[in-house]
Amino acid sequence: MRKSKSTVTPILNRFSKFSRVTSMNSGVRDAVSQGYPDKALILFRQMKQNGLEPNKLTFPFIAKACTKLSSLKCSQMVHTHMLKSPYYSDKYVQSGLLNMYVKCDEVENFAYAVFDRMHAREIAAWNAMLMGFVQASCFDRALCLFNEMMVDGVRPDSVTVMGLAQLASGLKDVKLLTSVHCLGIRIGVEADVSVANTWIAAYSRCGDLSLSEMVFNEIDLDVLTVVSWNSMITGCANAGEGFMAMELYHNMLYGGFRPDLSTILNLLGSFAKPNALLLGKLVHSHGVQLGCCSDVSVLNTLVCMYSRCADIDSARSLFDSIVDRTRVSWTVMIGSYAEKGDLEDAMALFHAMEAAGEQPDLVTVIYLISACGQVGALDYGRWIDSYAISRGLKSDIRVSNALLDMYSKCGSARDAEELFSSMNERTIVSWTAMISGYALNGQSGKALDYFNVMLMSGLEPNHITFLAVLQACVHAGLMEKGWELFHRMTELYKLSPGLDHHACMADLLGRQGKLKEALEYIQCMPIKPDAGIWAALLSACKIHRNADIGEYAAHHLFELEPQAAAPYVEMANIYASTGRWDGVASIRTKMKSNQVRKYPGESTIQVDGKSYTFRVDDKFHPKGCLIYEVLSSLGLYSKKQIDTFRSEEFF
DNA sequence: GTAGGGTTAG
Repeated sequence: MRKSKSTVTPILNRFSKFSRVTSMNSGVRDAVSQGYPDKALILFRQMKQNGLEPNKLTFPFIAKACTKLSSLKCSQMVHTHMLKSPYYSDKYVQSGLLNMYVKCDEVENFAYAVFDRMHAREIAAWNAMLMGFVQASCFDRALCLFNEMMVDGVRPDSVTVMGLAQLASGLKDVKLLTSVHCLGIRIGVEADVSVANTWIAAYSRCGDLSLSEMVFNEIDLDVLTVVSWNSMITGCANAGEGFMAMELYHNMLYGGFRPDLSTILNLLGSFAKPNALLLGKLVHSHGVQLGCCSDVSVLNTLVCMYSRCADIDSARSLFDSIVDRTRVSWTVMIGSYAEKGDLEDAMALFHAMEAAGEQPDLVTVIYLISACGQVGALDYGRWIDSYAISRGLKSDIRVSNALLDMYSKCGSARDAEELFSSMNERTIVSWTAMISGYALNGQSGKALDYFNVMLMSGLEPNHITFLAVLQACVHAGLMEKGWELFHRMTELYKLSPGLDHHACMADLLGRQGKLKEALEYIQCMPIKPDAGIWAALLSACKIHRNADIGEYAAHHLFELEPQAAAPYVEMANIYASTGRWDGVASIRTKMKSNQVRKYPGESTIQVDGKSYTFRVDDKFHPKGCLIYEVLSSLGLYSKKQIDTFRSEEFF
């Protein structure tokens, strides 16, 4: 009896330990599947504290919890536990580990190290690695991996096809995407609705919405899901097809589908532009009805929508109402101010963000930098530069490019050059920022030099680069060079010129006094000329005192923008300079009948962080007298004008 | 009871 008791107890203990591990496992599994990954980790810790050894089923669950948390710290903690476990080399444990690192954005080092060491790689491991490279934008490595996979004789499945579709859309390569599409059909996964959904999104990201539509329309109605509708709506939103998005939304509701949070999120993206406020508000109200508007990502998108629809007050009050503001909430609101050039409010909110304990990231910083460039606030710009350094954000090329652009726009070639030469990596954006900086500040020769060096370095110019060099030609009056570049752009690089490029060419002709040629050029343009182009022609007519062509240009401007005062003033000046006083009078009546008022232009300058606004002949600054004295000593203002102000006792 | 996946704001 005694003997049997002593052997039975440890067996019982072991049995209960086993069953406790099993029940812990199901607890962990349930926590993960119900969306509480942190709870799963707490259970895991309790297991260890109670001396229960995790088994080969525990680790894949725990790995899944880590993938949901996307926390490198947790993943590494779990990894060390796995290393001590006898199940470490189990294929599912290894797959879980790999996926954990992929989701923490630790693809190149950690995830690949795990993958590289795996003995038997299953399709799931290949897919996880492929997806990882794609999500990390390592497209070349993703392609190599796929090749390796083929060489190893692993047959691609539906998930592989989805990974490849995302790869092609990341490269914006429609050709590659169509071959992926063909592969999908060949291996027979085209009926899988998830695969089709990926294709819809991928084609729209490649800029081919009609192919997205084709895939969408071919999906069998029995398998069509909300995600399919959402993908198609996102495609429309990204293509700027707001009405098409709304139509789809309507059909979706009509078809009995219940929109979800993503539907609202994606739809709102379509209306984040001026003149779309009404539709935006409609979707907002639908979001409220569906109960999506307590979600912080929807709220952030709403703030963005209102601000882009030029309703910044609604955006701000919505932002103020958000209880759990995230980094993105703050950034959206800061970006709203920054985009309209309101640096003061943007900076105020930025300081409030820091005070609230939220860490600004590179997007926040880029918005602030661009606001500085817009208003010419070099001091603030430099301060944000050093701030970006202190936060380790300047190593990102996007931040450096934004700084380059800002220094160029602020006219500080020295800062721009210094930064440019210190950069390890330079993209087409970096070069274009430099070129356009020189072009804007009248150093056309340098702009063209930089352009040539850039070409020698093997980079391919885009339409913005060409705009910058054309502007350089306009400023220097380099007619032949301008035409040569224009032809190079269209013929060699196959870039179709936009309104801005055409405006440069018309400007180039007009400023040289070739007004008739300029007019003919505008009339023969393949796209409809906008107000900017007519305004350029009108100002050329002013320089060369040509009232006839000027009248023609002004006529178009009055049609396009009847409320803009500048063309009336410009035309009146042309009449005056050619002695046609009847014309001056007719403009005056026209302004009256169209109820146009000319407000004086204003300029803003920042000194020591304070903004000063001033106008022509402004007499309101407390140190006005001194300012005009300095201007006079520089030969920019006559003694007589100063005396006039003095006599009027303005100072 | 175990893996890899579709839409997703700045």
